[in-house]
Amino acid sequence: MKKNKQIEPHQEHLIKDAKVLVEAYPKVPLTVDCVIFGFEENKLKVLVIKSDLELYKDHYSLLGDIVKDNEELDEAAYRILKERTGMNDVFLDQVRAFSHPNRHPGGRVITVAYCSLLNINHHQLKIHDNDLNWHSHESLCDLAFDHKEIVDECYSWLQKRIQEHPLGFNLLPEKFSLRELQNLYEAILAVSLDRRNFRKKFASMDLLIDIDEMEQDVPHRPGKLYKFNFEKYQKSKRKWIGIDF
Amino acid sequence: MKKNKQIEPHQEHLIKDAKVLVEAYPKVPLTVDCVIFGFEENKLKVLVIKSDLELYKDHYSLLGDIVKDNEELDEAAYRILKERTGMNDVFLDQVRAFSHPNRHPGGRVITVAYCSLLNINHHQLKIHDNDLNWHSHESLCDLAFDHKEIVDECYSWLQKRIQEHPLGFNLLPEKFSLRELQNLYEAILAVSLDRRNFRKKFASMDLLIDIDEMEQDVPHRPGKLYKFNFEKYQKSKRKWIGIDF
DNA sequence: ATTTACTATGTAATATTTACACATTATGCA
DNA sequence: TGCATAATGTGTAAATATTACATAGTAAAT
Repeated sequence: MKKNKQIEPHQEHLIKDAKVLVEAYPKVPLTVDCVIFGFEENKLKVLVIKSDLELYKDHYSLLGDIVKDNEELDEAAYRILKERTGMNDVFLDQVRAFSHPNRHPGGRVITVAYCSLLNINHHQLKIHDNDLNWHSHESLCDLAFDHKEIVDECYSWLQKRIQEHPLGFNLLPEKFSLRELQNLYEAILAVSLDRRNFRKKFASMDLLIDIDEMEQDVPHRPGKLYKFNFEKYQKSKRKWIGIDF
Repeated sequence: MKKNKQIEPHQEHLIKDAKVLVEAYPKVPLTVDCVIFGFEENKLKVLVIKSDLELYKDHYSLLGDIVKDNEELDEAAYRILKERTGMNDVFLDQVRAFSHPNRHPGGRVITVAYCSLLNINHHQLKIHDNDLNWHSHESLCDLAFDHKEIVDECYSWLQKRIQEHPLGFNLLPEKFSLRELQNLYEAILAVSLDRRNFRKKFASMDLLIDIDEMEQDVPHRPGKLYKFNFEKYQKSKRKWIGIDF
């Protein structure tokens, strides 16, 4: 046998057929679970649904579904949102995968958690099957599977994220007052903030558009309404370099 | 037929057997890929290996492996590190899952990316099969699969993380000089920093222990050596509340 | 007309960040 | 041994950001 090309050592056992290789891989069921946050009556809420499993019959669970063949994880998460809330153009971000071998009573199922933020009033839950509804984040407990852990993780993620990115506006109406904005931050961060300093901070960022309208139907002096200037934000996204821990 | 308990609507189609349910789920092959960063000669490095696939025969790829039955994702990532570097007690964190349907030429494979930081000099690569070696992060290109995208994502993740958490010390020897520390930050953040301000910052954090030793074998005036005070850091972990974007 | 529950606004004190320069000390080499 | 090199080590002033805090005004409800 003649070779006219020298073969390097590692090339001796090259795998010719990637398909055969992959077919031999062990496989696992994969799901996506969505932690869908909303904001209503100055409370952070989470969309949950009664579990289908008898084992968890009195427990709520997150909205989740199996990932389909050839479906991207993001796609699966958007599909779930669309199916359940009818909303399409919604904030969504992957948080992380959960893989404890006993997290599902039916055997091994790995799930990827997504966090979504949506304005409760911009949509109506059409289907209330299985008691689909908003529950106050504070009072959530006894969730099915490891869903409490997933919610906790997504909540921490949200607390951090909202300080560094303008996510919060996804939870508010397009037009909002500074009080509503502050209430949102206070609810999510679980702190109380000084009103003057809060306003000063947003004023100095210069990312709110004063639309020259006032709140309606509030039982007190109405405040000005603002929109968030997404366009300006996109352009300005500052890269901060600093060290702090 | 008599019922003595009222059944709520959603309970009519409760699933009795979770196992049967899960068995009916579609399954996918799942892998873990590790982006292992090191720091040497003032360069950020990544541990890569020649691909086994003929299709990618001249390309490098990340260290990855299939996730075993009943293995947690973290476990799988630690296993890979242990097998390849012999190191056990290493920094490791999940970054995110990658799920593009065509990311693997052998068919659908979902991978979860992990980022690991280790001190190149604290271990020796025992096995150099398939040209396993450190490559400068800057010069990485033509990686197999979607591994370039994974590295990019992990690099961004690292840049952000290192500013908020004391990860960087995992890349340095236990005893290090302030210059080494600054070089590390400059390499990872790809900026140059003012030396006095850098030192002042770390001095004000008060998390470095002056061990009263000097650098050895440097071709210039030696600097003091420090250790990072992990214990104090654990206790102090400050929760900063602020809004900035 | 009064009470209620908010809006709206400014300043002084403090802490943090930035920009910037010079004297010192080991080493390597002529 | 002395000079060049390449670092270490240190301080201050200016600018910026953060914090703490109080009063007057307005719409709605009674």
